[in-house]
Amino acid sequence: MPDLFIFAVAIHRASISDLAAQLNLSVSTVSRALSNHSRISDATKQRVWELARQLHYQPNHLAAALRKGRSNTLGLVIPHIDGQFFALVVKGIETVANQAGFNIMICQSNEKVAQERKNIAALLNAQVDGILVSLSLSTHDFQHLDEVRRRGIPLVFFDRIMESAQVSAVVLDDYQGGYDAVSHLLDQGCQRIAHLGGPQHLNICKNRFKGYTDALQSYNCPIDPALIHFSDLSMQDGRDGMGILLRQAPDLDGVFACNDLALVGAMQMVKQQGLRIPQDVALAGFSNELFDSLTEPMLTSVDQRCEEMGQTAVQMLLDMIAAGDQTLTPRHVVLQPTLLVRESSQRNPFA
Amino acid sequence: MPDLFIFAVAIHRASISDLAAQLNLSVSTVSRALSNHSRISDATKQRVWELARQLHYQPNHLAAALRKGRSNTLGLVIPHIDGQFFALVVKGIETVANQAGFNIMICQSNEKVAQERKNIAALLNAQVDGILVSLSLSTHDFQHLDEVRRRGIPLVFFDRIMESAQVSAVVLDDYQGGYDAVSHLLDQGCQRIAHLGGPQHLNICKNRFKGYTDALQSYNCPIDPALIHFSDLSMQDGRDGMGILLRQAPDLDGVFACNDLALVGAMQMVKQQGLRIPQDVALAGFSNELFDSLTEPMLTSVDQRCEEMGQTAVQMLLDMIAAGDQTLTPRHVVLQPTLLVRESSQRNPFA
DNA sequence: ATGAAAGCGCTAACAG
DNA sequence: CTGTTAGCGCTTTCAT
Repeated sequence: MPDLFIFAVAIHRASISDLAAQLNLSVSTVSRALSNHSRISDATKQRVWELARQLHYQPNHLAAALRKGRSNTLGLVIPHIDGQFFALVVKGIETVANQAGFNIMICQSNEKVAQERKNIAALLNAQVDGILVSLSLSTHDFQHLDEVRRRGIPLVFFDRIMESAQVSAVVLDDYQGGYDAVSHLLDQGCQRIAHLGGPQHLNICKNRFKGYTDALQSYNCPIDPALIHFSDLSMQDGRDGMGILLRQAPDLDGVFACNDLALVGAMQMVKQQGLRIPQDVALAGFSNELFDSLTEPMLTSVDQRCEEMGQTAVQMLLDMIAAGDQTLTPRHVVLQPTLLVRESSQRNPFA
Repeated sequence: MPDLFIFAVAIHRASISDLAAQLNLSVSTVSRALSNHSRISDATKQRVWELARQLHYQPNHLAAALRKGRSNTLGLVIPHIDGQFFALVVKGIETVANQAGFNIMICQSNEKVAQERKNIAALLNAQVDGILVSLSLSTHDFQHLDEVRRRGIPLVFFDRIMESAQVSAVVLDDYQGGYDAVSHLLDQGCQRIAHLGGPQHLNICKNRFKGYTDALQSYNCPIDPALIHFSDLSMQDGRDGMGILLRQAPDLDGVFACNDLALVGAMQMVKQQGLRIPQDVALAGFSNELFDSLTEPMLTSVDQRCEEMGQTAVQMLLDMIAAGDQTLTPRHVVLQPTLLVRESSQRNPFA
């Protein structure tokens, strides 16, 4: 039954031992030839490569992974993938990782610790060689992350980090970003600058807030609790928060928001109240989202060097993996932000 | 040297045979107990589970995958992850896949066939159990995808598909979406509706365009080449295209764009020319991007049921995987779009 | 320069 | 209900 035979041949996935059999070589020789081992004769290598090509040989990664105890896969846990920031970070990560021959497994926590825990478990289960994490809004305890380290799996945080000095991380200088944004507002003549802040257990929100207060202080501006409102920073939160702030402090003339989603909500509320931007209220945010240039007025925002952050973080992780057991001392990389001034805060075009 | 011993114990990853040894059972019994096999006594199961817990036993997925010839991982290839559409599709896919115990490996082609080919190769290499693909803009030939099917790996397309009837796919009814959008513009009194179209080898662009022409015809409107402009649909393309259209046909009074990025570019150009939206030119697009509600005016757009598309696509893939060899006839699912009317096209608020 | 053999950790016949 | 055995496909000593 020749038809069936052909079918069988077509469907069969060639393995190293198949090659070995057909070439009258041992599996070890073929294996070495395929990995271009130095002590295999060029002649043999050619024969092996040729047949491998002919048979469409594809290495079984799973088997190699099992044998070597390495999957060549990295895990990535992010709060969510929509929005410019994480999308770009992911791009940076993928680029570097793929170049190094690693695949990426991406998980979204949707800002929930519970989901984050499941994500971590799934990644450990999938035997990833290392994990990159940006924490969810609701992550207060870190047992699931300690577990990762307990197992000796290299771990790198980025952006939203666990602040113990014990882990490697790459972050933006959020403090500086906040400081720059608020200084800029002050330079534009703002006297009563409000802040739409995020959860203060998150390093990024805490530091941006500190940048805000410090900038005010260095300009000898008082810090007024009536000008400060904390929330989870959704667009709706921004709108509501702005409403509250305007009621508490009708004389406010500037807003620094911890992210652009909240800022755009605030913008809507400001416009709804019939106030002019930036003349009556100047606006600055954080993240440089795509929509910042699409609103009217266009929104001033702090750029976060997303792709660079991703690239730096994987590189760190790859270094840790390469270093193996010898636990390197945790490194922290801090990237410098850039303030992008747009219409929402530019009072004097010639300033 | 007790210290060293303790260290060794702490670091060792317990395996099934470790459990077996400590319990005086065979590996197979332990294996069966762990997977809650029906023919293992409850007493034994309890003993096994208890010890597994104590030793923090974690199954080695890689080994199981090798043995079973299944990695429980799915591959996903998308053009890019920024923007609302793919982000939401990914969310839908992850939800369903995780529930079914599958992990996802996400790759971005960045709209380049070359990268898409690499992505596919990487996924095959990683031994995924099935692949989901949305084609890149520049994909004209499909060898890399044929290769997937040649290897018997289940394959499902979504949104941007290969139009041979031989593959399973889930798409939006783009034709209907285009038809609805243009009908709506006509209902608003537009007589000279322009189209910013995308590459016509892509099913989505072709079908949206066809929706445009058919809607015009059914309203007895002539189809004027001067009102039609094709590009790759970036924001800049939209702006430029709009400039050209306005020069070719100064009397145009409506625009249907194949995506919202191009539409927002067009909007900027229209405003720059001092024309009013929607009174002079009414605008409608496709994708329901986040920024549609942030522009002024807010943009009318066709919603694509992103999450549903993702969920449907994985479900299909999981079915194919479950079905095994017996190649099911390829299925096509077509989701119905919804037109979201906003300010950019609403001429009479009471209409 | 090549081969033999062991084994990564797990599952699944095939016995009892 | 439990045990024995045989691999999945690959890498890697240790020989020669």
